Amino acid sequence: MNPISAPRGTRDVYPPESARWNRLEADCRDIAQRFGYGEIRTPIFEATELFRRGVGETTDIVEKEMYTFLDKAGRSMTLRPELTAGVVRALLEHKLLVQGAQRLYYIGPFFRYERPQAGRYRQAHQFGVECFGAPGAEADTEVIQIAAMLIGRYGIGEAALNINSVGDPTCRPGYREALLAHFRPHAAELSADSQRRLERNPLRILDSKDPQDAPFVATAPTMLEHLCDDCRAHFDALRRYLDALGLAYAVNPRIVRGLDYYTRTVFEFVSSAIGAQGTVCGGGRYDGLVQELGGPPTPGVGFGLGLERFLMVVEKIAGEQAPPRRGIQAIALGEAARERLIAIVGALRERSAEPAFADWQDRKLTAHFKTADRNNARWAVILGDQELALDQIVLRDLLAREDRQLPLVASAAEVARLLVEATG
RNA sequence: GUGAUUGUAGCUCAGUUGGUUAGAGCGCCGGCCUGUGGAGCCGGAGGUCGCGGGUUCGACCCCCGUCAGUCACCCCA
Repeated sequence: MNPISAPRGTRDVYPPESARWNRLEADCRDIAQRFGYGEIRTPIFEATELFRRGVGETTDIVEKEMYTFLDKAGRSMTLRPELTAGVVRALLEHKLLVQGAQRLYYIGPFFRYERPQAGRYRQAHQFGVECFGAPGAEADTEVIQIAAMLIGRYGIGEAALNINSVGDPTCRPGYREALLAHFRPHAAELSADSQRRLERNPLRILDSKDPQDAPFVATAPTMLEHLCDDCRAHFDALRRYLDALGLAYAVNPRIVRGLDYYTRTVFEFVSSAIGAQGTVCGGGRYDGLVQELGGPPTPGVGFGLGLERFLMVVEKIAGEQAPPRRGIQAIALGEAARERLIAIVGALRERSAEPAFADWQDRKLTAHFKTADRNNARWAVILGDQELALDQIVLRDLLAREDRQLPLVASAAEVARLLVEATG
């Protein structure tokens, strides 16, 4: 009988790695809150129709990567392949947009049926923010700063910001024609993938990695050359604001987004440290999305940041620093001492936020100290027959390697108080 | 979805042209140390060699299938 393993493309997170997740999530919340963003939590599955309309019928995500199933009433449901569509749905359902601009963030899992490799999973997690109702480039700048601040806090500045504009319904059709005019004469010389992309989504040819396409991509017209006046002004404003904030960026006319809903600004933070799946954070503006999903015309801008990838970059670049020693290891020697110590440790855990470790097995003192070291404990309390006889309890400073005696009074709560005081 | 590559102890890996009892380091448990820890020395536990089939007198090794990881494409967080 083989043990059951986790489904392909999923992973378990457990100590000590889970502590890194906790820390990262806390930092995401802290930074989002500094910008006045509130958390939104939406369902992990939604009506399939929501994603077909929100993400785009012809995207790879909708065409071949969704976990779709029929519920018991025969309704088609889908595990969310991204979080923005659900957020917009919730906004409309609860009429939140009539209250003016909405600034929201989320942290949670999403699902895509893809072939796994490093940095690409079937269940992954992302931190994202969405700003609705703010049409100006200040909002684009604001969400970019949120991502930049998180990246800065972890010292992984090599994840570089790339920006571009994909235009809007006024200017993109003209650009599309210009691209087609450029590539069509060379259709036969393009890679097989790009020939397929030519009619379906010529923009995609721009980020082809096939060397066969390179000469044609290099000479292709860029969206930036075809921007209408409004899009041009928006992009120029974005650049000025980023400069004003001192945020470094590169204009990369070849970044395109995989989701149909993007307009004007698109951006990515890309790291070269973790292989081909190097996009740690991707986002942009989606002024048409809310309307597409049946709401009032409402501008929006946001990003999604992959937590798995972020942590991979942190590990690769910033490395692991030893966490400081924390908490108390409780060591009981003998049954009588164990009974007293259990009460004291219980009271300690009521009173102090620092961890109290205990291994109640009968083992040698030496073994208990090894356990304390493994727990990375800062202190040890020792109670045995000797201490019981003297009404004392030993508190050992594991860094200084020094013992001191504290009075073992009758009240466990009082002993706990003395311990908190002595270790504070 | 396409191509390639890897899978041996909890972890990282050796394992000869197919040969009898599959090894090391780290980690874990114990001893040296009758009550004072991170080092050292000694000892111990721990494996259906990913799984299933086949070839062979004999398979960790060769063949087929399958599952999973990894790399690239594709795509993207």
